[in-house]
Amino acid sequence: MLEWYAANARDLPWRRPGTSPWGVLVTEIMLQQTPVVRVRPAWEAWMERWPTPADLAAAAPSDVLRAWDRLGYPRRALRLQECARVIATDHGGRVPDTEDELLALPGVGAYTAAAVAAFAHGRRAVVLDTNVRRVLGRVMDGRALPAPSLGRPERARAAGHLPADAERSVRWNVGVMELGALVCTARAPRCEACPLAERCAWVAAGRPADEHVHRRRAQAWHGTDRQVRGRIMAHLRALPDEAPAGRDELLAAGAGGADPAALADPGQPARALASLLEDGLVVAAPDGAAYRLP
DNA sequence: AATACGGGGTC
DNA sequence: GACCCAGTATT
Repeated sequence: MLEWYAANARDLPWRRPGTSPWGVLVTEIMLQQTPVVRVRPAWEAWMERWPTPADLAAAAPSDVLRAWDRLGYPRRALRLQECARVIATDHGGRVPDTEDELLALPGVGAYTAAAVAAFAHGRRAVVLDTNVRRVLGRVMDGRALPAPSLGRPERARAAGHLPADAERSVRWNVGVMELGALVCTARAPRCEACPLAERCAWVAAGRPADEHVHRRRAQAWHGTDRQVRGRIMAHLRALPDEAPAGRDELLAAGAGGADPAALADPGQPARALASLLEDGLVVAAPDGAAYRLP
């Protein structure tokens, strides 16, 4: 597997030798549920504009949200800026190198803490993302896809496979992830190109279908609050800070340009706007008549 | 353990 | 149109 990675790793910008720990943290936050191909250009522009935590901490949140653009889940952008503030003020501008300290940062969970410890600082950490879980689940358990939730036993098992040597463990982590991203994919795995195929329990079992499939439900999108929130945010990103949006204008944008009253759920745009205000992604003028990015 | 949370590419 | 993507926080 390590040989396979050495020969097949993608040339991703954040893997360049000179990438700072901060650059690694930025890319890991961006990569939470957003595919590599969309993160790549966004990360390069981001790092050019805000190379250090202090730079991002000093930025206007509205500009941060505009730069985040359509990467999705814009709460991540606000949390990333909070990370920048905490790192700049509490950690002397240095990205922490222990998982416990990283976990304390906003928007940093188990995966990101391990990934930053490993890929930014060369530490030995159990990096368990969707790719690693799928690869191990197939090779070791013969299951097509990992269980919906990650439990303690699965984490312990993954820890048992991690090489003891720190440098080797980093290559192991990124290698398994890369294998899952390029070969052992969820949809159409290329087992003929897999260095682990000969010892893969899933291949040996004839690549059986996912047993959880009956319980997995597709993530709805059309007509959801998330879609409406997305439309409202897109509308506000396009406006300069000096020209806030009126309430009716914003609710219409949330309804996709239509009259909210014509929606199957007429109250949906107003609810979505309220939730954006709660999240701090939108701020209202004192009279509640105008809205803009924070 | 379940849900909310974006958005776009792909089969 | 369903499915998937280097997850996290909350309930």
